[in-house]
Amino acid sequence: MNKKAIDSVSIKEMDSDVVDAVTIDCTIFGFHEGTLEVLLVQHAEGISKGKWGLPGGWIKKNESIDNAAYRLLRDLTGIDNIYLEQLRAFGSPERFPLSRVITIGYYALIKKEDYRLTPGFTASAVKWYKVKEVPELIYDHAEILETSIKRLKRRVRQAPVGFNLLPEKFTLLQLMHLYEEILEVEMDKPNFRRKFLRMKLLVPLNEKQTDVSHRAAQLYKFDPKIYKSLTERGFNFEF
Amino acid sequence: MNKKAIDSVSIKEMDSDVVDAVTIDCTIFGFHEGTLEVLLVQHAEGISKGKWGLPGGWIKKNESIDNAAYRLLRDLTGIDNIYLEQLRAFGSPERFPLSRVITIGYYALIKKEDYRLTPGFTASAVKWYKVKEVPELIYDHAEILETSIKRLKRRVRQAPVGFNLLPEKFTLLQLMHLYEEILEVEMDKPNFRRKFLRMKLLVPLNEKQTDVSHRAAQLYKFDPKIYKSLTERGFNFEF
DNA sequence: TCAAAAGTGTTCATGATACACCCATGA
DNA sequence: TCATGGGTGTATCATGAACACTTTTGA
Repeated sequence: MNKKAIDSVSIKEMDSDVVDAVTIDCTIFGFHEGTLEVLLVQHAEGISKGKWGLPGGWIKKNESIDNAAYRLLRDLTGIDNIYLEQLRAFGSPERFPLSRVITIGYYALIKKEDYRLTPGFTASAVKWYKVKEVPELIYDHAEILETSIKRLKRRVRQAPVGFNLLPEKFTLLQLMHLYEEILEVEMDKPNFRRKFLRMKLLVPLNEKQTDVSHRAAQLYKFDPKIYKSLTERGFNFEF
Repeated sequence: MNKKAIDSVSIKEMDSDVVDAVTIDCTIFGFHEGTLEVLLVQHAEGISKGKWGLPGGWIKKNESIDNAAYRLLRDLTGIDNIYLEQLRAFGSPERFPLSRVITIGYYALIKKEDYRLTPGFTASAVKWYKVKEVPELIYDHAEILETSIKRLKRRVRQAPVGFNLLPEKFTLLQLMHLYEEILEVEMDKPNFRRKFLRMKLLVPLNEKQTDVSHRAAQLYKFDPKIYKSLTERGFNFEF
C-alpha cells in the first residue's frame, strides 16, 4: 500500500506528475418570453478563437471557489447576489487540448431584467442563446451545459429556485410556463394553481396585470422568509 | 471587463496567482450489523500525524478524476468495481493550513464482505467507524463527510444504490433496515415489502435463510439489468 | 359579443399509512 | 410453547389527474 495514496497531507513535490491547473466554467440561465436561455461568450484569442463557450476563468489563491464564480459573474453581467450553485468538477485528461486542466462547473440563474451588458463589451462577444439552439461549444462545455440542465430540472422540483429566473412580480401562469419550459412537460392550469397556492409560498400583491386583452391576473411575489420557515419545518416540492 | 475572466482558454502564466493544487478525498461507506460505517485513515506523518481523516491523494496528469478515485480505493481496500460518485469540489482558502489546495470530494459504497485490509497495512492506520461515532477529523473532512451523508440520503431515494452496501443475497428486512439506518426513519414492514416488490427490481432466489430461530426469509438479489430497463422507461424511487 | 386567459368545483383513481392478523422455525 | 421475525389482508385517507364550468377584460 502506497502511503502517499492515503495521505493528502504531505506537501506536493515540486516536480510531481500531478494536476496543477483549475478553472471555473459557468452556465448562466435566463428566461425570456417563455424560453430558457443561456449566456455564451465568444473567445477572442487562443486556439478556440471565434468559437462559443461557457464563461469561465481561473481561481485566485485567496478566494474560495464559490467567490471566484461570483467574481466572474459580476465581471460578466454586472450583477451581484446571483443564484449560484456548484455542479461538480470535470476532469477528463483530454478535455483541454493544450494541457491538463480540471474545471469546476457552476450554474447560475439570473433575472434577465437585471442583466445589462458590461460597458466595453461588444454584443458579438457575449450572447444569449435559446437552450435548444446553442451552437457547437468548445472543449467539454456541451457536457457541462448538459449537466447544468439536468441539475436545474432536478433542483427546480426540490426548492423554489425558479423564482430567480422571473421578475419580482409575476402571475401564476408565468410561473407555470417556467416550470413547463424547464421540465419539458405540459401542466394542467387549475391543478398547478391549487398545488402551488397550497404551499403558501407566494405573497399576493395588491396589484393586477394591466393592458392585457383578457381578465387581468393577480400578481404575486415570492417571499424567501416564508420559504425559510417552511423548510425549517421540513418541506418538499414535487411536480 | 477583463478578457481573462471569460476566457479560460488562455494558458496560465508561470508566475500567476491562481490555484495549482488539487487532491481527492473519499468517504467510504460500509454497512455492518445494521449500522452505517465509514473507513477512516490515521495519518502517519506530516502536521496531522496521529489524527484521523478521509482517505485521499493526488490526481495524476494522465488519469481522470474518477479514475484517480478508483485507484485510491483499490490501493486502500483491494477492491475493484466499487460504487463511486463525485460530490463536489471543496475549496475554502483556509481548508488546508500549509498551502492552497482544492479537494474533490467523493463517496463510495462497498460490500464489507468483499473488503480486506491490504497486506502491509496495520489495523491502527485504517479503521471502520460508526457514522455516529467518528472522531474529530482533520481539515474540512467533517464537512466532506457531512456532505457525503446528505448525498447518500438523497441518492438512496432516487436509485437503488443501497444494494452496493449489502451482500449479494439479502432479505427484504435487511434491505429495510438499511433504508431505516441511512434515512434515520422507522418504516412499516408490510408496506415496505409491497412497495419494493411492486417495483420488480428484486429477483427472488431459490434459497431461504438457514440457521435462524424464526421463519426463514426468502433471499433476493438485485438485478442491474432490470433496473436499467426500468430507468429507460422512466422510473423513480421514493421512501 | 367574442376571444382569451383567469379562476373554481368536482369526480375518479392511485398510492401511502396504519394496523390486525396468521405462518414457520429454533430454543 | 414461546419468542422472533416472515409474510398477508384490509380499511382509511391524502393526493394527483382530468376536465367541465364560470368570470373578467380588451378589442
